[in-house]
Amino acid sequence: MSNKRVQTRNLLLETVLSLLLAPGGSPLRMVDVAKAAGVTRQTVYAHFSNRSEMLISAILHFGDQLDIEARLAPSRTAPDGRSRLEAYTRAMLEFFPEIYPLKQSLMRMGASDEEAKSAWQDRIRAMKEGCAEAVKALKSDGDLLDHLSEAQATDLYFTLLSMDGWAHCVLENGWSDADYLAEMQRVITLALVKQ
Amino acid sequence: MSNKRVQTRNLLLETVLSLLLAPGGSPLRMVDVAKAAGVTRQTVYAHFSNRSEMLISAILHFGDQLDIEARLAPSRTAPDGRSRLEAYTRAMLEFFPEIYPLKQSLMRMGASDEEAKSAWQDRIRAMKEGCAEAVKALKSDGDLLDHLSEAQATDLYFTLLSMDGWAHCVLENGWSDADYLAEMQRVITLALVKQ
DNA sequence: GCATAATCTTACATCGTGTCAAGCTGGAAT
DNA sequence: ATTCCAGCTTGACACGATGTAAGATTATGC
Repeated sequence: MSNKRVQTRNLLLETVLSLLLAPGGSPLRMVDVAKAAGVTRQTVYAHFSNRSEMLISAILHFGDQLDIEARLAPSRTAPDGRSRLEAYTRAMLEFFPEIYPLKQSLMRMGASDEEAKSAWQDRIRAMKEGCAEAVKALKSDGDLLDHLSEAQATDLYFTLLSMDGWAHCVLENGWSDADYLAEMQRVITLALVKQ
Repeated sequence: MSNKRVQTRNLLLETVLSLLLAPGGSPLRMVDVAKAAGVTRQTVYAHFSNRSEMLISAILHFGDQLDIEARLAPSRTAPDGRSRLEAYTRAMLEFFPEIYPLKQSLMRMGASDEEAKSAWQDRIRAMKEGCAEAVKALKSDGDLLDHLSEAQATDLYFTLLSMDGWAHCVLENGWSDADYLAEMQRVITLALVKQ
């Protein structure tokens, strides 16, 4: 693994992400990536066997950059279920602005990039794990509503924490982040926690 | 507009929909549509100038089949805001199973079909109108929570009525339709209505 | 400094969209 | 019944994007 190869690979990944995140979603042809990186199309193929692999690598690279563990720490170290739920909700809503553009770009892509989308789904599923943990903490405090199983509560929480819902309110309808956070905290609490 | 032309057009539209709704999302190439309809690729182009137009026409055709007005009647004729909200929620959740497969297919499509997606968005926006009307009824009854403006309440209601949320719970995690409806009625009421 | 890894150049195969131009055919109008 | 023609078919082509291949060139790492 020579130094140069790693450098070029990173350059390509960064280029893909910058194109993906650029406003006015580009078609992201291989030649676009190559040109933007100042490299030949064939060089791109020397690093990624095809478009899908390139996209997947870029998504993974993006995930590595986000310092997820650190930002979830407040949630993990919360003293009780209620505050854990709150902290996790806050952490998720803070993630949304950063990852939503990438999601949008991915969703724009063709069916050919099905694998890339499923790489994205993996990231989302990880997010649901966090929901499950918060719900579990709530339950063990005895604060989870009685009529909800842990699994149901997790599904419900995950549903309420929808990134599309956030985009709808904040990006399309001018809510402030603070307003949205406040409403979500309110609704999620009402939906899950014994009053 | 001879009879035959109309027939063929309808045949093509139905074929597009059946392919779109078929499990295991097909790529939906023009040649696929043609073959499935027992017709030449060129004939397809004789009816739709390109792929996008074909998809848009199919979406519109699909919308016409759903008898929307009739199914929204219970909501429109509800005696008060609370029951109107409930009826609208129920009506929407009954729509979801029918329209979700189409949504999925559309979302799978490439960026080239951006126009088709926006035709879909129009249909969704119509759904939000209904949310706004239900919220308005609630407000004029004085039953809308004080801290929510009508616009905010509408955004929030629309967010909670997320089709993806429904798909996540019902399709992916085995909730019954009844369970999901009950939870949504509960959460939406808590989120919007004075207790 | 040299070997070779990495990149470049050029060329080609393939597939899907969209266009074009004749040729064929069945049903409607007179 | 003949004619006419809208609508369909056949076949061919241009274009753009992906992916493959091979030889020439550069520059990195030892």
